[in-house]
Amino acid sequence: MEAVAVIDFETTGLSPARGDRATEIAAVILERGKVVGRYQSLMNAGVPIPPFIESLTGISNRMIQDAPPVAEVMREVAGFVGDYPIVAHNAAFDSKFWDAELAGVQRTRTQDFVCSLLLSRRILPDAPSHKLGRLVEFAGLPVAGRYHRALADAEMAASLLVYLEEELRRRHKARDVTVELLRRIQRTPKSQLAKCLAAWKG
DNA sequence: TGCCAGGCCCTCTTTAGGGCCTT
Repeated sequence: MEAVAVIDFETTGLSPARGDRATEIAAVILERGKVVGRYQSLMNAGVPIPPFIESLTGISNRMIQDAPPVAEVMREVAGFVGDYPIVAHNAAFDSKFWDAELAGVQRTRTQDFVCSLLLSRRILPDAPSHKLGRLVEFAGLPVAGRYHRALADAEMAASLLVYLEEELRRRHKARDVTVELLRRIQRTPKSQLAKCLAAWKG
């Protein structure tokens, strides 16, 4: 598979449209099944973190006070990610924050997201849950650090993507797993997937 | 302790409702 950037945001809540902001981002570059580059930073958007989120992520308001401004971090991480296809676990969430925070520095993304949640629902239908942590456990992947911290979650999502790629080869006999194949899989209804995979086998 | 938002996906569906996921 071509090189991709796997990203993960920690935020103050679920919705940038309701005023929630990013508090941390990580991006790892995945190339030939290996992580070859890492970026991680807390960021200060000037919005308080609710107590529930502090306890969920371990990222406190005090930590954010000492962090660099959100604009500085977003310019850096956008440069780091460049034009690589972006992968995230539940990309609908991360893409909302990616777009909203990039807009704050007058930038727009040019690439589409690939979603490891949608892929795992299709490729690992027998997993008891498709939460990132439960998938890591199900697949026997290494726990990269504390869940709900951006770098650990990005590293585990990257491991999961490699595992999904291997499963496509093992279970579905796919020879050439490309980002385009992953995009096709994630937009194919589950009921039609087996038939489509047979037709797409490279 | 996530109700919030929103997209996906299943079903007791499609003129809808509710669970799953992300923080």
